Amino acid sequence: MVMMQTNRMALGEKALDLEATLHCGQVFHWTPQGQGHFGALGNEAAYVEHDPSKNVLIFAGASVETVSNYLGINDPLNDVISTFPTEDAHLTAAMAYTPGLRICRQPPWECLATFITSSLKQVPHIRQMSLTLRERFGRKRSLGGLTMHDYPGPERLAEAGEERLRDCGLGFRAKSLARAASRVASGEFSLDFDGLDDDEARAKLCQLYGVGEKIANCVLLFGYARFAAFPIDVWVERVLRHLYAPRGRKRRWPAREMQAFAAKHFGPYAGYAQQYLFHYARHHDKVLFGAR
DNA sequence: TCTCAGGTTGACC
DNA sequence: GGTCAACCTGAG
Repeated sequence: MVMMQTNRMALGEKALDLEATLHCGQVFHWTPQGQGHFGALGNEAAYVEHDPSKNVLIFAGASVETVSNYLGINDPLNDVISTFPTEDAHLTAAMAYTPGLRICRQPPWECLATFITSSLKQVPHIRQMSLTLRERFGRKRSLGGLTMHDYPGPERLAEAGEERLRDCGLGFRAKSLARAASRVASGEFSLDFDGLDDDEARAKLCQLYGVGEKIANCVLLFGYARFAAFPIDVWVERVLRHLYAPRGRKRRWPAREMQAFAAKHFGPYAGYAQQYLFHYARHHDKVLFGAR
């Protein structure tokens, strides 16, 4: 057992599914460790564990504010649910499946960079690339005898250059990451979106090479807590097409219309609905979509 | 060996 | 203003 000084936070009535929250594809660097998970919160190594019997969060390496902010502990899930369409049996089922799934607040650069590398990759690959980038270019951090590297900032990755990023297994994504890192590091591209509404912020992100609608929405949702953002990846597209498509649109439903439908149907917390549906679909693909 | 994956881009109609 | 192949890499 790893020795470290831990703190505790009583969650009261707040639901939390830590396992799902850290491993459902929002964030990619956490590793199961003992009863909990070891990773990093921003620049510091951290450990988090949930005791469901007492509904207590046990953590080390970060302040209570940092941990609860990162895990979205204070997101008002009951209010979120109350904004959802009441007659939506699919969403109701998805929420019942993982009621404590929450949306993380990742540091914006870490979130942007990670999702730039996510293009056409599966979760284990994204995780592998993230860990390699951390190990090669991040700073080593220790906690209770465990070590973790923080996510390299844009300056560090810009300095590394495309070829060395390619060596981390990024493939064609290296060019996108290198370019984004240079633009952010030079200050030419600001990650401060204060004063921009969601559409403006999304349009700005899409100016980056290698960032399209899907990645921009992931960054808005997981890095900026813009809860109306609704990333449509192949899983969510499958969900929408199979379970929500209007008559005659099952086979052909333009992305633009699909996106508009999601915003209207799921409302201001569409991003939360997306996470529940995404997670549910990945664990019930045979039932929902049949053998493929 | 071969296909395909949690996307984006640029070329072509 | 829409369709379609190409792009790196690793896993099944």
